[in-house]
Amino acid sequence: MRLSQYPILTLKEDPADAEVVSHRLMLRAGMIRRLAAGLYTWLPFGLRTLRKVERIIREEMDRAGALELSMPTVQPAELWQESGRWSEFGPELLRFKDRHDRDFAYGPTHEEVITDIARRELRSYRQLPVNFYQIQGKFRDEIRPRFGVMRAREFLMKDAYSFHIDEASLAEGYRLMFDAYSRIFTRLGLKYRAVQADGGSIGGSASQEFHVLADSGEDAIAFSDGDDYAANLEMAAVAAPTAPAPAPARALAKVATPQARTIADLSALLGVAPAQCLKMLLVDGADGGVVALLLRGDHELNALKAQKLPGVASPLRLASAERVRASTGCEPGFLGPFGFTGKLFADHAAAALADFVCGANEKDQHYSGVNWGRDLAVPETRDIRNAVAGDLSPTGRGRLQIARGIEVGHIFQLGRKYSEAMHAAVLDEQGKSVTMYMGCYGIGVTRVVAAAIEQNHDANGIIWPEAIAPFRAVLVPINYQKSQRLREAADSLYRDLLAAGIDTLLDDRDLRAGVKFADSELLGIPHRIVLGERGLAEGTVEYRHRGAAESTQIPLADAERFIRARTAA
RNA sequence: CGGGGCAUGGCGCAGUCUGGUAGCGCAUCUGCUUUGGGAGCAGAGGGUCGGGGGUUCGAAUCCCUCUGCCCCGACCA
Repeated sequence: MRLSQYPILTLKEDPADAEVVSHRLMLRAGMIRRLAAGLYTWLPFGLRTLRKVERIIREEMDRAGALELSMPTVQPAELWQESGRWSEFGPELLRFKDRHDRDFAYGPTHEEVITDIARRELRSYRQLPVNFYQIQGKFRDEIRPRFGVMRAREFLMKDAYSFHIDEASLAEGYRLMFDAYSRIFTRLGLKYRAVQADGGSIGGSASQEFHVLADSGEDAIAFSDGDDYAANLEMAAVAAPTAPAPAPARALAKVATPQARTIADLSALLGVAPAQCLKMLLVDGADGGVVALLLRGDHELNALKAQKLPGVASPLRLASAERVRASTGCEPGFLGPFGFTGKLFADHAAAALADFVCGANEKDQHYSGVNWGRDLAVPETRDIRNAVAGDLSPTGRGRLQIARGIEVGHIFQLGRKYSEAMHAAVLDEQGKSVTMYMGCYGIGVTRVVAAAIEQNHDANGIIWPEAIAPFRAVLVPINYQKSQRLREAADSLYRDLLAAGIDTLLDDRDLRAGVKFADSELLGIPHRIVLGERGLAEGTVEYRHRGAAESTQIPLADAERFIRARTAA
């Protein structure tokens, strides 16, 4: 493409309402424009990248044996009533009526429609397993769309659904999708992790999320540096320490700690590390009482784990101040296990403390030099905290790292939730009717584009991974309009690159060099060749990769081959 | 839905408190000069100041109301 013929301008300044990097850069680079809250037009540059992402996904889905189809975006209410989700889904489901006053919804997902197809078309176990997918616009009326296309209301999604005769076949189909997803994100050129997810609410068993790693990600994930274990932080198990608690070395003493209500206060006042303090949290019990939870001072309670403890109310609620007073006779800030008679659980790390500091259940008083066994009964221990960097991996191999991620894909073993509700069954070898098992597999295609930018950018703009850059190469001739010789060299190289099948952008605009440099960096094109009259006199041009700090001189005669070698997939 | 904020030319903003001819930078257009890191000079076009109602001789500015958008929270394949 010749840039002189492209009408959309880049923006020098950041749009005021864009907060996150990908949103800002996509607006500035002219990839997207907002139409209304959560609704975006994909301009030509943005669409080029989107299509490249789509193509990689399509190729890998096809390779995995999935069959592409296309379902309507508008879906009749009857199907949703049948699955029960017409009432379950809530306002996120966009509903409307047609001219005959019949109810419809704009599809936020397609389990109902595909299950309807499956029950009509699939009769025999011989037709199984099968996996159908589509790449299509979805609409979810999000409470708060934000971050540009990262969390838009209308977005492009690849959704796939598999059907199986039994659980073993489902597990195999799920594994195929796991492998396909791994290939997809690898080919996209993104750093990612597949993490164990909480699939509980969907009713399925196995479930994993694919996260693109980026500091700006909304989700915290824990992963091992010793193997491929990875989980959402809330799901990450923490292994119990293997070493026993050290032997007591200090005597028990009561210390005055006026106004020291938090671990930070206490630690500063007494000069002890937070990791040497014990904090006691009271949460509401299922029976109306309270349950005490003990954590090391530097650790955080994991709500998901805690609410699974026997006797704890679900969902988890911290006990009110009145309740705390009623059950301990003390106000929050000075709580401790001394004299506490109710149900009590300690985190493994809290139970491994020795000579620690804890509240005395008395205002402005703590104990120091506290030891389990000697001063207090050894508590019942559980895993109730969030993992932190450096914790042992629950697999026993390696230590955990904490990173932030953006969820771009999710795979589920759905089981029979929909096939049962909608009576999707086939005959098995014995001629008996069997309800099919289902899996579902999604990728947020538009979100992948934003996530790629979140992961790959610098102060000057986007740094596209090779495979999804809108263009792979950009030619920046200086004085293209003035120098015939330069124009001929640039045009000729441009033609050669196109002929070699390399998407190339020719910046033939009559602009100053600085503007062109800035734009090429903002757009993030991986390979840039600058043609200047000085170099041309010596038969050289300047090459620079978008991620590199320095340029190199290469002979003009080699330029096409040089780029071809670097873009070979 | 709760809390906070914003709405003035295509974009970014000032002006609002204290009512009195609607401004600045970028972008756009014309001309001249310039030409390897977002050029300079001269000129030009472009705004019912989010909508409606009110107060006033007079409203971007004060009052009422509606709408849209952004941020935080809860929610979420």
